Formats: sequence, C-alpha cells, structure tokens
Amino acid sequence: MSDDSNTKDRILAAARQEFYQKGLAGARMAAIGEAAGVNKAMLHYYFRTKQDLFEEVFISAFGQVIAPIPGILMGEGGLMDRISRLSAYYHDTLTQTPELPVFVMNALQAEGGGLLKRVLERAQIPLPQMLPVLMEKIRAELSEGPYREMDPREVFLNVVSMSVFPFMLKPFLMTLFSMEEADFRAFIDQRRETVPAFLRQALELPADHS
Amino acid sequence: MSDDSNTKDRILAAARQEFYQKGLAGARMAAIGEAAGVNKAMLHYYFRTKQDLFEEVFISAFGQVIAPIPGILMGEGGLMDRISRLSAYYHDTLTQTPELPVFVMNALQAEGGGLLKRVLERAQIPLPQMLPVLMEKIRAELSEGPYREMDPREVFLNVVSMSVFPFMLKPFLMTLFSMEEADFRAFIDQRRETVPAFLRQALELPADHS
DNA sequence: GTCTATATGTTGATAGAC
DNA sequence: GTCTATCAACATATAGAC
Repeated sequence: MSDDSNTKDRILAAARQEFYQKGLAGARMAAIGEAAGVNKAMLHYYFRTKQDLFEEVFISAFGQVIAPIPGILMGEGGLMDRISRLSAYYHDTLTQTPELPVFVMNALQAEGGGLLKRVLERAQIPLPQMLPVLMEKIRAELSEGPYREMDPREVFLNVVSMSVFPFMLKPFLMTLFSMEEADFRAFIDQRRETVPAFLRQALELPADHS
Repeated sequence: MSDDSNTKDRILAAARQEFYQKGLAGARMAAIGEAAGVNKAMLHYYFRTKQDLFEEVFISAFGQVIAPIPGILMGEGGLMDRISRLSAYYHDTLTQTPELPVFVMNALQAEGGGLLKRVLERAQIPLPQMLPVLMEKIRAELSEGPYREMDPREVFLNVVSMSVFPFMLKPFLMTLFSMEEADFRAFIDQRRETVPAFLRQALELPADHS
C-alpha cells in the first residue's frame, strides 16, 4: 500500500505532514515537494491541483477518525467494554498523530459544509447510516443494564470528548503545566486507564447494598 | 470600548470573523476591509501588518478562553459548584462563538510554540502562575470531601473537555445526527444541565447507606 | 516519470493625493 | 484619517525538454 519507494506515496506522506500542521491555506506545494524529495511539478502530475491533493489527505484523515466507530461500538462485549475500546482506539491513534483532530476540525470549519458533504459521498463511510442503529442499541442497553438514564448521544459525545480533546490541548498543557515531551506522554498515558474508569463511575449505578 | 462607530473597532470585529473562520493563512486582508467598510490600506494604517492584526485578535480570543479560569475555580463555593460554573461559562461563551476553540487550537498548532510564548508575555495572563496553586487547592478538596481519588489535572481536563469539545464538533454532529440549527441548539443546551450532573456522578462517592 | 523554465494570478504592503 | 494606484513577492499551475 503506502510504500516509501513509491513516489506517489512519498508525496502523500509529505503532504500529510504539511497539511496536518499548516492547513490547506497555509501549506506550500514547494515544501511538500521538497519533503518528498521530488520537484513541485510532480505533485501536479500525480494530483492535478493542491485542492485535490488536500482532499485526498483529508478523506484519509477523516476516515481514521470516524470509520472505526461502528465496528467498535457494534462489536462484541458489554457497553462499558466497547466504550473502553473506543477510548483506547483514539488514545493509540492520537498518541501517534496528535495533530489529527485539529487538522480535521479546522478543515471542516474553514472549508465549510461543502467539504464534509463531498467527502461523505466520495468515501464510502457507513457511519451516517449506522448511527441511528447505534444510538438505539446504546439506548436499549442503558435502560436494561445498571446504568443511569442518559441520552445515548450524550454518552457517545462524552466518551469522544474525554478521549480526543486532551490531545488537542497538548501545546496548551505542556506550557501551562510546565511539561516536557516525556512528561506529557506520561500524563496522557495514565488516561488510558483513568478515562474508562471515570466514564464507568459516571454511567454505572452504584451497587445495591441491600 | 468596542464601539461600532470607531473604525479601529470595526476592523477588529471584521478581522475576528475572518480569522476565526479561515485562520491566519486563509484570511484575506481585502475581505476584512470590505466587511469593515473601509479600504485595505486602512488595515495597515491601524495595524501595521497582517501578522500584527492577527495577534491582536488571537490574544483577545485566547484571553476569553483561559482568563476566567482562575477567578471561577478559586472563587466562592464548593468544588462541584465552581466546576459547574466553569462549565456554564464555556457553555455560554461558546454558544455565542462556537468557532472560538478551533480557531485558538489551530493557531497554536499552525504557528508553533512561538505564538503562545509571545502571547503569554504580552498579555498579562495570571493562569500560568495560578495553576499550581489551583491544582493544589483541588487536590486538597478531593482528599477531604466525599470524592474519589483523582489527579486534579485530570479533573480539570475532563471538565474542560466535556464543556468545550462538543462545540467544536458542531458541523460534525449536525451532519451525523441530521440536525438543523435549532436541533443542535436544543441538544447542546440540555448539556448545560447534564454535563455538571455527569461530572458530579463521576467524582462524588456514592452516599453511605449505613 | 521527472525535471527546468515560465506563465498567470493573488496578496500583503506602500506611496502619495486629498 | 481615508482613498486610489501600484509594487514586489510569492505560489499555483502548465509547457515542454529529457
């Protein structure tokens, strides 16, 4: 697939770096070419325009963020187990690529609704169709199991918020808490355990003492 | 202060709109001028360069996001009350300006650590000095009150994550959950109550039944 | 497929009249 | 303070040789 000896893939990898950090408007085709070890002209040979190259990168990033959701949340195990798996998935993905969420959300905010619609059509992403089913499943589990009453959309939202947002705050946290790279890593790593525990405490009813 | 009959303030207001949505690189000086009802040249008359104008806007946005934290979390009342007030503050601010967090975090990611350092020096923001005191206060309250053991930084992080991140997901949520503007508003408004409740359940120890 | 050279269009910024 | 006119500096994109 993404072979580094393949020119097209080297360009894509370089474009990812550049777009992730600078966004569509801030990215420079020359910088991408240089990082990929080829001339600017090659970028246009493989991907007609900057916009096209950008959307290729965006679709892949977008997929990384939302494609795994249905598989994880509709998969095996109890509700809390699946929630923990989703949280762990984001933790692992974003540990490797912490710039991902800011890139995606900034693109969505800057390029307007058109981008999202185009991407949902082009890339076959099952989430939009799955989501109502998913929410109904969670709603049913919440009302059966020993859980507090909650809007299933809010459960979903709280899980994602606590799992993803701290990575976006990385530059923030490092400055405010006087952290080095290793400190941040240690801090964020402990959340791999504490986030699911926190969610469990918030969602589960306390054991009956009678 | 920000008087609409004042040219400088009209420019600042227009710049905010433009920078919030498009970021530094994507924003156009011509667009800002047009929105402010003045010529491009005026922007340079009041704010020498695009970069200067941007940093003016960024500092104000950054302050809106973090300046109120010490006052709220060091203020009156119990821990849960102050946490609820912080959550409510973000809720109200971001209801009016949902683009704010993506703008701030994108700027931080794109412009690198230099921006943050410059801003913390220029704008007198007390948070960095206050934060250790704040964390120690929370730590003490957690160990005294009927709360679960937790890293106070994580408490802080979870509060902010659940309060802020959903606003960043606005375009996402509207598409995925098939919401109109009014639907989103209703959904996010209910969180003004449910988020503090969720946090309380996660943090407080269940009442003793004996 | 890959490069050099160049066309073409924007954009931030300034000079200077009013 | 505000405008018009203009400059200089990129940056994307293409043409064409190898």
